[in-house]
Amino acid sequence: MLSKSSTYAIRAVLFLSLNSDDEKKFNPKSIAEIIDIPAPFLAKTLQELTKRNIISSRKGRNGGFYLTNADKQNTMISIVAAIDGLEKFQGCSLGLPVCDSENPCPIHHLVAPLRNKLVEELTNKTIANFTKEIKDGHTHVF
Amino acid sequence: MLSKSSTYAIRAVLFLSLNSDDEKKFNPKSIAEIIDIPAPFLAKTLQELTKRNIISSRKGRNGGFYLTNADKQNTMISIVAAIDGLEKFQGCSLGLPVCDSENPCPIHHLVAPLRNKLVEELTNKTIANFTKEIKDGHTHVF
DNA sequence: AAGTAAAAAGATAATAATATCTTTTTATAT
DNA sequence: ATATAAAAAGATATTATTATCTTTTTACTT
Repeated sequence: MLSKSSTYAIRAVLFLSLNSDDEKKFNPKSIAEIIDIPAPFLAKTLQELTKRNIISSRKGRNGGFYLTNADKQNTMISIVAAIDGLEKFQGCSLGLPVCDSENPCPIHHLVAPLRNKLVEELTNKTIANFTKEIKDGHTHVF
Repeated sequence: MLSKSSTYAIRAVLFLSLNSDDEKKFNPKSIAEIIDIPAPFLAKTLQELTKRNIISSRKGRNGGFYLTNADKQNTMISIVAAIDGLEKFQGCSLGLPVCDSENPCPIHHLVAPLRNKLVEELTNKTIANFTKEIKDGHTHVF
């Protein structure tokens, strides 16, 4: 469903959303240790998110990755779109050239609603929304 | 969601279900040409399905792959299980060590019901069920 | 019985995803 | 100004997936 890279990205972003601000930044190595994912791989991922203006970074001494309040207004789907792209959520699930609700493949009516619901939810919810859920104790990332 | 191998397998099995019986068999090359997927890869896939008794084959002259009526009673999930395994439908979608409805990750309540529904439907429907849908003109595989 | 068509099995190759390491650039504290 | 800590960028390595090719075994047809 989601690639490993995307799940790493989501976990790291939510960690930063919970723990960082422009006064308190984190380098990829320490984030990787805390949330237990490969450090150099995470660095790549965070660089990509920075380039796409989903998270913030500051170079040099006392630098690191962090999230501003503005960053937290980005949608969850923007993270997945930056890392995996959204192509995997489009097109026929069986790989057929023609497949839509008029002319469905055998699993179209099964997969399309599920896939659409997932994309819709991730499109409607921001990083801030997810962060609040964690702070309220309804979900967790550890 | 499903690997390419699994989608190839499903398409090939449904083709055989529609067109073959123990009087009329198909070799992988001709199946591959008809449904437009790589032939040697398909051969591997069909061999695996044969080994797992999901489809039938006969070696030697006039041999080939085919589906018996008994074969058609196999579930759709058995095809996916044979090729991909079912691991990808289990465990936390974010890769967290602990994640269930009591202690959910941020996307657990979003992904788990969708995933369960997909597995459930593929578990409850047989190759014959899917084949009927195609014959009745409700779905297609080309 | 011999030849042959086809699955089965095994070996190899290409591509994409995941992971790691090294060098360069940048910003800031001193 | 200089040293330094950190992101950014680039190069390399590993693993899994997808794809192809070759050899062996099987069983039917003649």
